[in-house]
Amino acid sequence: MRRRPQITIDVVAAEAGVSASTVSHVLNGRADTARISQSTSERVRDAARRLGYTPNHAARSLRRQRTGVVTVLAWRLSSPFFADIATGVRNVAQRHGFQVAVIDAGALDREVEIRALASLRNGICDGVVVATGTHSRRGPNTDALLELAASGTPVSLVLDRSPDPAIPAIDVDHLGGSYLATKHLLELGHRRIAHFTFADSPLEPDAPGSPAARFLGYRQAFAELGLEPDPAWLVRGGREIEGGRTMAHGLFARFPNPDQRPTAIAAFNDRTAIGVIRGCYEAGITVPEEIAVIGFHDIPTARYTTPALTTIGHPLIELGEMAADSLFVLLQGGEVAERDRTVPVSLVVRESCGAQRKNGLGGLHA
Amino acid sequence: MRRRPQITIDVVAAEAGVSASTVSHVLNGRADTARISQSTSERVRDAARRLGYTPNHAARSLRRQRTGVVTVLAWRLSSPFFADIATGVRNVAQRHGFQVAVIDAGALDREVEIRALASLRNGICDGVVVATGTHSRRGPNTDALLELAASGTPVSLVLDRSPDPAIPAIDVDHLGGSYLATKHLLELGHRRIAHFTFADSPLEPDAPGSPAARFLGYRQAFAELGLEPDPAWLVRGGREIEGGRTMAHGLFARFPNPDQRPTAIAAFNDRTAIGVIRGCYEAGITVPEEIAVIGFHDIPTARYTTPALTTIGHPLIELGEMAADSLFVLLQGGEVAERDRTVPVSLVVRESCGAQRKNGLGGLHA
DNA sequence: CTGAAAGCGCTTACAG
DNA sequence: CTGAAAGCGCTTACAG
Repeated sequence: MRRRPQITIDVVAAEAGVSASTVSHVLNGRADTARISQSTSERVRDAARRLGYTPNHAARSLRRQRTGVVTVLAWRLSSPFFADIATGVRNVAQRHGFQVAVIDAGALDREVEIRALASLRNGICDGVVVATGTHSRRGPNTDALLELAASGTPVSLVLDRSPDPAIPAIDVDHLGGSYLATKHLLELGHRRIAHFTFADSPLEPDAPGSPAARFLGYRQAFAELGLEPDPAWLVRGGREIEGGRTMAHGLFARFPNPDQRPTAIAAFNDRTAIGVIRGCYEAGITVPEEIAVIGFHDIPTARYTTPALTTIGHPLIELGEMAADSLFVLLQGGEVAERDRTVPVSLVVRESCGAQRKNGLGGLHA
Repeated sequence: MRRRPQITIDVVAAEAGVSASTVSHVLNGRADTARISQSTSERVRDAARRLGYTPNHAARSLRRQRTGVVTVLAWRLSSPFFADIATGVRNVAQRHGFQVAVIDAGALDREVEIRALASLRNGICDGVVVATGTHSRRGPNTDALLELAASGTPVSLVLDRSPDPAIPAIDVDHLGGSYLATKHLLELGHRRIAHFTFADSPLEPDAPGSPAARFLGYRQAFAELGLEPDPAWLVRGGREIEGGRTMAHGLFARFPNPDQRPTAIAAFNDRTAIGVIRGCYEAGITVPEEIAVIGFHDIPTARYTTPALTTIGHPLIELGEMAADSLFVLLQGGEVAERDRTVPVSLVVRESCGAQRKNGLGGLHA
């Protein structure tokens, strides 16, 4: 385990009795275009293997002017859908012979994202898939993103909206998904449906960002039946599981009388929904019998909650693959074909809205 | 958004009317040791800012012979405790002015880990924290790990056992934790306690790896009461949530008669426990009333399951920090002080074993 | 107080 | 069929 001296290409060349150029040619598969003889190639390969030679990354990157690495900037490392997205990026990167590294964008702390974006400007990687979901409204972090792109590092967004024609983005159909979710609840007979969303996002119909789109889809589903949701059913709160739990308790506090309380909750996403289920459990309100809960995203754990989550699904891994595909188009000098693309979503019926049970054991809702 | 021409140090030097050396001195905070005048420094800094200069990472790394990056090799990106560990590594790395990148080790696919380990040998980073938990038994992946260390890249393990005196490792007290968990169940009156573990791990008392240590702790808790667990209570299966779910169903199939069925399950970890809770729900067996479930690791979501998970806890972020501390000792030329370190664990009582309720509302178990 | 020069370890166009 | 040489963009010991 003693640290060996550094094995450079010159050491290999000396060992094989050839020049460094020859070693480089052989090891980079240019043996025939450089017309290196069979036997020389063998000798070089043997020497390299014997010495455990690995070309130095920094030197190679400097010379080639590319690193062979793409980076995924993740909203939060522990975010469940991000892991699937990274897997999608990896699939594509592998096909192109690239490695992928993941770095954390600090979740709610935009400063971390800004620093990360700035640190990527030095050519440490050849391109970055940004999965922070923070660029639909322009802020200093988006400035940092544009700086990165302007400095020559191709960038592609996923689960977000493009801030610039030169930057491709892919997102899911938030409006359609929210519409589907609400419609599912309406069809199950629910009329008082709560809509949970983030406290810090604008909700005007023309506002940017997924919360506004989701709210619109929710209202559209009601409108289709000639109905309008009560503004008191709109609950705004924090992110993650804890946010969902807190919003659930907030809703129950707002509606102490069970007869007026919403009978269903459209949570902002699956994590929120998990928190909502937990909040209901704490309040002694059973899901789905007393209240239905629907999520969004269909994260891998959604099928394992009790009750299993009814949610809006879309292909997470493919989302990563599509974002990576766009990135590689740019990497190869191509142009952005379509600035914002949208992936369709579908309803995934499990147990948390009672529909499964309804079909199997008879209806529980009017 | 047009891609700008590359701004090198020479461009900055020209703009400021000085040499590249001067720019380098100023920008690296060596202005005074190199005795650069106040005004020149200003001029250089201005020019750099104006041009948006960022030192090229590859060139700098090549010259300095270090990259300023440490890598975390994660068993699986979506693994919940790994995210916390990466956070711990980040905390420490930040203090040292290092960036951290995360790469995926492919979970059960050891080939991915081997390739990743090999790809890190080219000096793409200065050190790596390995969080794959796969090195307590020696296999080809451990060979790749030793190769990496031998090639001069410092390595530190977390949630694993060290395969070599030159490699520090930090793990939690698996034996003690399992003992605590089992003892908790015994104290609650349970006598038929199932132990869930992985199918592919040796369980002999002296076998390497956490499953053997856990099994030992389980038996020790029984032994303390002069008891011995029935071998039929040992269930072996797959990983992740699905593994837990499957093992739960396996147990119920093995014990069709509820009067003989174990009244408690010590799951291998929190993910397994989540699967077990799900399996119980599917089988119509209520937790904790009809069966108690205990986990291991206290992942962030453990408090949000229904019922909330009683589990064995330990500081996940600090585990990452400690592994990173060891890495930086090596990075600075230090020696491994202690090959294998162990972090203590503690019992985290929530709802899934009924203890919470027992205290509050009277006992449910004999 | 500042600059010229060497060199980190590669790759590649070119010469022979 | 193979090698000498230039150069990628930095940093740093050294000279003045």
